[in-house]
Amino acid sequence: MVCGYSARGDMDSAKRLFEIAVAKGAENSVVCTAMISGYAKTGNADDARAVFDGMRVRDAATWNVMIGVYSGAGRAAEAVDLFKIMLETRARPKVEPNHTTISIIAAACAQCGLPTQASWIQDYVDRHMMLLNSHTVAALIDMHSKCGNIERALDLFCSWRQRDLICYSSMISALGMHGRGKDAIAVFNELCDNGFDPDEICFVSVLNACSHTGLIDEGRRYFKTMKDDYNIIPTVEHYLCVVDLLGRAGCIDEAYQMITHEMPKDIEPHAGIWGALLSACRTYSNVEIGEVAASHLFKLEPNNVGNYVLLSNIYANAKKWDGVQKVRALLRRQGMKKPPGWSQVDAEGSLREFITGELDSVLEAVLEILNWELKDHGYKPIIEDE
DNA sequence: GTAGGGTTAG
Repeated sequence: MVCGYSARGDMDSAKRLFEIAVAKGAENSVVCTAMISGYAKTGNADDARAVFDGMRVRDAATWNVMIGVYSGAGRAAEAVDLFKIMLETRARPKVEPNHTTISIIAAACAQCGLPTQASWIQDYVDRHMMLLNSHTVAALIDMHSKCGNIERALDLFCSWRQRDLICYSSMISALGMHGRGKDAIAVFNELCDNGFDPDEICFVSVLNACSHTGLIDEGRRYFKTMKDDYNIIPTVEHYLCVVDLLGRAGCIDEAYQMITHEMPKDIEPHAGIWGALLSACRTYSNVEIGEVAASHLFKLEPNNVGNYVLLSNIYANAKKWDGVQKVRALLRRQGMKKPPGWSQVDAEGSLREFITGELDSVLEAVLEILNWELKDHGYKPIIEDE
């Protein structure tokens, strides 16, 4: 009964029964895990943790769900911390991470993008080879790629021989993200040669790879192949990729035509599509279509400052200063301000954040990393310990 | 009771 309520997200009912079970000493790890997982669905990480903390015996599934709660709530650092506690815990019988644990923790690590942590997880898996299966391999490929380490993703992909469609897709999007469209296409071809049928997500990955590498003819061809040879009906996501592909290549009119004339009427062009077009208009200084795209975006997501900034940049580039002023006035009237973009450096596992112009803090982080490397290799450090 | 891949921009 608790599982049933939990699965539906009815935590009030689940809790009522759960408390009776606890009072009678009848709760077990399955019921507790169901409770944790139910709180996760309602986005209540702290209530989930309270159940977790109250348990006397936790098995792997319990740990997995709890780690997954943090990961799913965007609290990736806490997910990784809890994974470490899972490894260190002295509970008997000892709980060992299983395939599910690795999949969850790899996804959490992909989310926070820390190469040091990614490397540490990979090292753990390398020492426990039985933790490899197609789920964990796909998740680990994704993790390395999102942490900036495409080579390690490739190593894993190449050494894993029992690839399924998702492993291939994961590798294709990894290569795409790293601007290696030709390699992504090679993996796509290998997938087909090995008798797999690419699905709609796989096509999104390969279209995206083409778009980010400027492989416009290949992208067009894959879009056609998808429809004609694989009978996949394009969704709004595929149109987004194609509009982006055309836009990045400078074919703004064609991209606009795609939205207004080629997309089926039952597919609503959402903010993503107009956003891709607007961005292309900024790159290629297209005021006319930029204004059209922006007008749609202002209706669809009036609070997204980025769209106003893009339009303003288009005007500025064309020296249309009255346009710039109009957009700025619009922002001011609504009290909107563009938050500065920021980035992070992984300084041996700890994050350094910086915004544009804060060159000093970037350099400081880089120097510190250099210093560690020097010390690691037995050289004299450039910064002396305090 | 728990797990993997995709989707605009600066």
